[in-house]
Amino acid sequence: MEEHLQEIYKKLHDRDYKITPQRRVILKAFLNNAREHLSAEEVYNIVKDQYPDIGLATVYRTLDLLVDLDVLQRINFGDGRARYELGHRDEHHHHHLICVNCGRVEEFDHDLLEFLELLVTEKTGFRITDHQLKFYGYCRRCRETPQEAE
Amino acid sequence: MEEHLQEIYKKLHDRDYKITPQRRVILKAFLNNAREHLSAEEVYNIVKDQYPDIGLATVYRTLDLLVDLDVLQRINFGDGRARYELGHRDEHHHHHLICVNCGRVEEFDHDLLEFLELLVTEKTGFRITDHQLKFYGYCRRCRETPQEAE
DNA sequence: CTTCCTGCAAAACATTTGCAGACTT
DNA sequence: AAGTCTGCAAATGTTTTGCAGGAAG
Repeated sequence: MEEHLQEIYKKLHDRDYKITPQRRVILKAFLNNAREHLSAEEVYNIVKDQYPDIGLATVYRTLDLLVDLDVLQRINFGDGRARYELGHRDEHHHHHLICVNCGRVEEFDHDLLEFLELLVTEKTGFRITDHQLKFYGYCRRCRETPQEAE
Repeated sequence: MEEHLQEIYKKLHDRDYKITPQRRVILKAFLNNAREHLSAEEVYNIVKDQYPDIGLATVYRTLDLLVDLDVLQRINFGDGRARYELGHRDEHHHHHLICVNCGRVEEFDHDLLEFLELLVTEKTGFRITDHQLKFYGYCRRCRETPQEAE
């Protein structure tokens, strides 16, 4: 994790972006909440503890930058705001299981979509660089206690 | 298509929703643009020709209703607005190919994701009701004329 | 007739932007 | 010192909502 951080700093440095305390705390928020899917506002709230003067606009600008640098991935779960997660550096893809009842998002690792990419390219001429797969349904918890919703 | 429309009217009627001229023209906009991915504003513009007094709020409310009734599906291609398409009544799934250069969205039909759904359910206890798969990359047109972007 | 629907205008949100000052390098 | 980065506030763009009148069943 510490090495991941250094790696990202290097990426910033290589492209002549400055390493500011604001960018540092935002990055740390993601490293400390690795398997969360944070929204801009959530990042803002986490980060305000360590850096109370930070502005929400800075958070948005930093998130955009990190998406540009492929450090973060932007995802939309249909709840009206963008969410962000640390990018898959390796080619290991994971997919999202979105509970339509409680809204919780789980993850599921699986690499076996490459064959489909090949098929798509062959049939359409579309050169694929990434994919995003979401499953909608009912998570185990909601199946067991159907009354709960959040 | 005419039968599809009747089917939808029946669905509205069965749930005690009224069949208003506004709802009719909105539905027709989708039937006449079957393989488009219309945004609320696009629907509004199409529909204003036939029903000039319609309000944008009505379009939004109708789209919400139709999504609720599973007539439409809401999709987000990351362009800052929700888009809608006629739902897959049958189980025939199609996926979206989103060009990261020009923004065009193509479709690709493929049913072979069921095995993955079974795997997910088995491993996580998540009961899947739907899935959404998006591929990002470069469409054939952009590969052939790389300068173009819209 | 009763209840649901609609149009309008205003409100609510998430996100972006202009700008002057502050900070990284 | 030079140029980038930031916080603030205002602007933007999409979607939602309150309300009083209007229409569908």
